[in-house]
Amino acid sequence: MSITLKEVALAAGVSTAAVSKVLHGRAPSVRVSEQRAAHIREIAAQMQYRPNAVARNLRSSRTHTVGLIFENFWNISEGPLYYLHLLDGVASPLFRSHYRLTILPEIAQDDIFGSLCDGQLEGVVWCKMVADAKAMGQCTIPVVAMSPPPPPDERPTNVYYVSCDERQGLRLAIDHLVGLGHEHVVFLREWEERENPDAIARSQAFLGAAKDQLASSEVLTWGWDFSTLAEWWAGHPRTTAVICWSESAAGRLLARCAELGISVPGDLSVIGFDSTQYCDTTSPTLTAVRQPIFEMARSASETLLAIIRGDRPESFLTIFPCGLDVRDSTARPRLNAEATL
Amino acid sequence: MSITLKEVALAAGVSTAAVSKVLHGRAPSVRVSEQRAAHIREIAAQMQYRPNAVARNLRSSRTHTVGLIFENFWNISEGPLYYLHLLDGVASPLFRSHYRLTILPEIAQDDIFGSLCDGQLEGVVWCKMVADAKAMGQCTIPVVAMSPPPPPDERPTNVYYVSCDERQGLRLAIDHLVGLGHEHVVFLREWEERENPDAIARSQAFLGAAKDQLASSEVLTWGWDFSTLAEWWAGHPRTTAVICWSESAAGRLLARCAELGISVPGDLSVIGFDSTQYCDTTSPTLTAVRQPIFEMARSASETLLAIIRGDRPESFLTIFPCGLDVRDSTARPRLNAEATL
DNA sequence: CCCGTTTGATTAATGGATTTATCCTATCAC
DNA sequence: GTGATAGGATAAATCCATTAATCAAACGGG
Repeated sequence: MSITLKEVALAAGVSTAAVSKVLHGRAPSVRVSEQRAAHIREIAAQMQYRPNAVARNLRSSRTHTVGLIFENFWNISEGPLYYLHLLDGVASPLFRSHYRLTILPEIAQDDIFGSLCDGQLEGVVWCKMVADAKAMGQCTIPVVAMSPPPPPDERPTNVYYVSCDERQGLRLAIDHLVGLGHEHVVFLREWEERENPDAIARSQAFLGAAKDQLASSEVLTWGWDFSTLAEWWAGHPRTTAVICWSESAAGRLLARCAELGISVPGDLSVIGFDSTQYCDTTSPTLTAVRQPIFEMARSASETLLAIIRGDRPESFLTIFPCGLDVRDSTARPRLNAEATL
Repeated sequence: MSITLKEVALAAGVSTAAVSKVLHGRAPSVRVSEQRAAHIREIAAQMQYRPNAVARNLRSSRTHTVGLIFENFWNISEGPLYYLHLLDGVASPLFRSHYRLTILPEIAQDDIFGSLCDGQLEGVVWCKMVADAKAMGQCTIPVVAMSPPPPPDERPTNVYYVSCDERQGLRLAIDHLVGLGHEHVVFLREWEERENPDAIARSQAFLGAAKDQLASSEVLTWGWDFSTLAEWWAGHPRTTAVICWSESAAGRLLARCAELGISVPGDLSVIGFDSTQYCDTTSPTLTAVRQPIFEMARSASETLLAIIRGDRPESFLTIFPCGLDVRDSTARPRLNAEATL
């Protein structure tokens, strides 16, 4: 079908070794005169020779390809920009280093090994929220997981972790609210049946961070359509702020509040999680905890490349700090306290 | 490093042919007794043998991998969900057929051939907006382009096209506005310097569709920050509706209108392009032309798989109709006419 | 008892590029 | 003239799995 090295060599009247050397080779013991080299190059160009990468990969045991596993479009609509920044962050360093990126299907674990250990990938960035430590540990290629590390005794030695400090991020959010005068804050988790582990982890981080600072803190689940929001709102006059587990949830909450006549930030301050351009487009614009997802993804990707190159990273764990982007959805609470006094 | 077939054969005391046959083979001329087969399977499992896919790919000239080229995160923030649906749509059929998806960097054309014709890919879904017909034509593997086809005389014979009828979609939008009583409508293109071809194509489709229906139609460019919106608005009292080239642009326009005290849809009706969940989260929710992007991407992917299987599609072109999702950002215009009478 | 068939298993070629080991020739120094 | 060295080029092994071709033994039928 396509032109092979052998055919080029035949056409040029030289050995395959000569052609290989001229076109790419670093083979020291093969020498070709400049005359011949030029001739070979010409013939190769004429024949439109394209080296077969699969054969080269086999010979060199390198594929210049890394894989990406992520929770397969699972909650895309919860944070579209988040996923795209993730993808962009992972891809950028790879492309710069002439590596390829293969998206892996989210599949049964048995198959995962088929995919990961078949020699087609030099490494994996593993973004499954439920990062199964055992599974990753059995991988024969380097793994960088974008998730919090498991407890030390369960941590595989061949896996590196990149994550951000969500608790610290939530602390920023709470400090911000406390600074404004809020005392009763709820965290909106929103998932129950599908048991989104990300949302659950965040709600726990919230409780941890809120304990010492707030008069009351609570984790709620209102469901996707906020059907119980009106009722809840009527029954909880002291609550003045909501922190949502995602930016999209916060966006939908804003829309629902507008419908119900709940003024944001007048009646209620709202904070989201994951601060992307989306937060600038809501009305009011959305105060949100910022995960530096692009940088995290880039770091994961660069760490992986380093490991592939043979450099051992100093630490198995890279933690990024979160930030808080204050926009228009948070303000001093209306002084309910005064009103009731 | 890793276990090879040969080592398994050695350990089991049989030939490599036997092992290969037992573990995967359809090789008819190789026969193995059930006893031996069981023994081989056991040894292989013990040794944790994982066949080398690269070697297999070389032998079979198949990689079960297709590539995806897209305008590399170029205007991600213009339509994040759009890109994710695209990715999801392309990936789903592939994964179902046990194919892999490789994201290709957007690179100089010379390199593109290095990437596309090196035997690592069985086909490509090509989503570059500027789908260079010549470049695609030179590919040695099948190509499905997600873009409108070029004029017949420039169309390569090995390329298939999947697109949607944007003009028809814009006609739906215009019909909707006309039905509500609008007569003066502008199209917001928003790009100038970076010359987004998608936006330009849409603006032309708009002009084509608007010609016969509207008292006046115009294409405008307000720039990313809408800095000139207030001024423009003051000077054009007759304009009652804006169609935006993207849903994100429409979202930002809504936010800006809210700031300026322009009531939507009271003072101004707004329509976006690409109707995703995002349109449900804006305030007011956003009427938008719907490109069935997921279905388009799935169709492209399935077409590619069919070609790879050897089935020739009936037509080189698949066109999807657009829809219109009417939400809350469009309404009858305030009767300026009456006011001025 | 011989031949054809079925079962069981192996050898070796194949895919395409890379690279070591090897060989040959010309040149130069002594 | 001889030995050493550098330059120029090739044969052949290697990467690993797949599979056609081949061979050996056993069995049944005529």
